[in-house]
Amino acid sequence: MTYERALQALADPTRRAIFERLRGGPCAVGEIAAGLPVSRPAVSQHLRVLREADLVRERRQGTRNMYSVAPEGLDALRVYLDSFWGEVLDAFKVAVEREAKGDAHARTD
Amino acid sequence: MTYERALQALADPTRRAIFERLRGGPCAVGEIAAGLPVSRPAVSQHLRVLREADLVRERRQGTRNMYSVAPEGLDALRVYLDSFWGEVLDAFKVAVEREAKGDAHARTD
DNA sequence: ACCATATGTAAGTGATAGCTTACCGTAAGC
DNA sequence: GCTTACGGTAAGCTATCACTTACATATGGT
Repeated sequence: MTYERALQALADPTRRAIFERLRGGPCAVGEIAAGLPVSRPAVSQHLRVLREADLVRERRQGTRNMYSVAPEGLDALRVYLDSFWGEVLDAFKVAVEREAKGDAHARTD
Repeated sequence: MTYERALQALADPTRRAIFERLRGGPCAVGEIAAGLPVSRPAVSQHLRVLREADLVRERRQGTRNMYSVAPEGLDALRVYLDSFWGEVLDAFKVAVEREAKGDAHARTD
């Protein structure tokens, strides 16, 4: 599953900055690096991680490499989180009800 | 905002394992550690990170500390991803249209 | 052909993150 | 009160990660 790589990729602040920069539309590597406090090779390495997580795509255009956000990675993350949502709310509701009933220390399976 | 901490927290495999273990309902620290290949103190440290990211809650119950998933952190993540979704799809559509017009050295996929 | 532009890759380095063991505080049972 | 169970904290170690500079590759223009 790719959501693992996506989570790890978006954990880094610099990669998030790159990702959010791409939010507005495609951008070349040099342009991205120009707006960040790190070197251009660092951006290249980060873009590689983002690409392996299906969060961005590259597209050569002459000598330049245009990067843009790939919806796949984002969707994988969303699916993962949504899969939690149901069970979590359910368990949460059960816990609240159990608390309300006062038999707080059950759950010894 | 807490989505940054949440992303960093869920980036670690062990923390994800803990989080997914809590999916089924509240659990004590020792029980969590028993099902994992790491020591109990390690689990405590991970739980702290998860708690600071608003992803879990603790609730003392005698000598035991029961942890459960907190919906807040998950929701923060969802909001963050959703904020991307609109702009990303928009930018993606624009890019596709630009390609369709034969603008660039197009590649239609 | 030659040079400039734009980018990926390699090698090395310092900081951080996750793990361990040892220790300390606290709540329950005798 | 003493002992046992449970869990958080401290200190230290190792591996990984993000960054740097130097080098390699490829496309375009002249």
